[in-house]
Amino acid sequence: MTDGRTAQVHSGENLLFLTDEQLRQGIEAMFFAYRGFTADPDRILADMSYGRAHHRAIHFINRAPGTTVNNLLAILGVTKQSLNRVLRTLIADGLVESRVGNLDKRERHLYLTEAGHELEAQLSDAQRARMRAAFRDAGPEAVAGFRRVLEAMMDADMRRAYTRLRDTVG
Amino acid sequence: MTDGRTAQVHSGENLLFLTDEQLRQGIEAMFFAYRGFTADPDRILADMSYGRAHHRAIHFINRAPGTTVNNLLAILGVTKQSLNRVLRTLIADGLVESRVGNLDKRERHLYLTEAGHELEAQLSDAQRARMRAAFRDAGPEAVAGFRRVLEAMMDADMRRAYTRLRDTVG
DNA sequence: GAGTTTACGTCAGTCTTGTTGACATTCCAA
DNA sequence: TTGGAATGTCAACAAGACTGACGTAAACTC
Repeated sequence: MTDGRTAQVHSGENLLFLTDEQLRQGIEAMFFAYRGFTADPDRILADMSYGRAHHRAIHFINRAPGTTVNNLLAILGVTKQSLNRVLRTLIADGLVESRVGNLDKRERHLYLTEAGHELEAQLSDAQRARMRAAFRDAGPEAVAGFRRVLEAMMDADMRRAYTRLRDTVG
Repeated sequence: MTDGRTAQVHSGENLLFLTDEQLRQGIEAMFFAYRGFTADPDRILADMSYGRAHHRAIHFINRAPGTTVNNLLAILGVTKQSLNRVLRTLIADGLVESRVGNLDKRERHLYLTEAGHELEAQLSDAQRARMRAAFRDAGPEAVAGFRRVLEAMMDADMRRAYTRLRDTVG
């Protein structure tokens, strides 16, 4: 199971990129890159009394305006109690609006307010700037590969959520 | 700043992969993939009373045996107090050994015990299995691109830590 | 129409993991 | 040799995740 040479057994194809050493490098790259990925928004959020959880909520409400609480729960993969704490502060601070559903009055549909959009843009710009720099440095071929590997690394549920989101026309 | 068309201004090269939409997809892929990346070890750790922090410590102690606390701090990017709590439990549970330095008695050098190595292997196997599947699905070209983008996404400090680690001969 | 299910909110309590602040020990250099 | 810097430990606290229990309102089902 931990044998670094299994990959080389398959003769014919070159599977050297599947050695344990290559995998470990991939794992560590993922760890360090994720820190870079969140670093810039984290800095902005630290000044207000918000955290990464607020960022995630804001991102996906902006992404899918009018989403219900349940929907957001599924995307974020947290409990409603956890999300609720975050939403409560965002609503209290006037960044998010919660409207009772027309068809189903049990549902709450979530929207960003003007102020919410401003913060979203600020966080988004910071995160995109780094992603853009990384994409540009690496080039289009690399970006395509990056996406392919990430998608293969998701759980089935996540991939479904992600695909649904990706194909949503704003 | 938020103009999705900036990329298209540069005529000649095809920079369509740098549109805001592409960047957003990259950001979301990163978010979902990181969940998948940590999901399997997290499940194992949940059974014991350990968390992701313990996993990270164990990983890097295994990676660089004899590392000092300060060294580990720099790699993990947390405060020494935070790391210390984790280390204390790992040492108490007999997974990690802390030896006073020979040259500098202020330093503590960290090593995995037999039991520590066992847990490390268990966590590693789980995480590598998913990474291996993702790598195999995506293919070697994609993996190279994946690595290139991740490295471009790190901070300079992280890249230094990562490169140093990567080039370390166990 | 009564009973069940669904969607949402909330209170209370716990756990992990991050933070600061205070402190002991050891090393080193002026 | 003494004062500052470096290394690591202890204590207290905060954010954000979790579970469990409960309440309300609306929708669904028989």
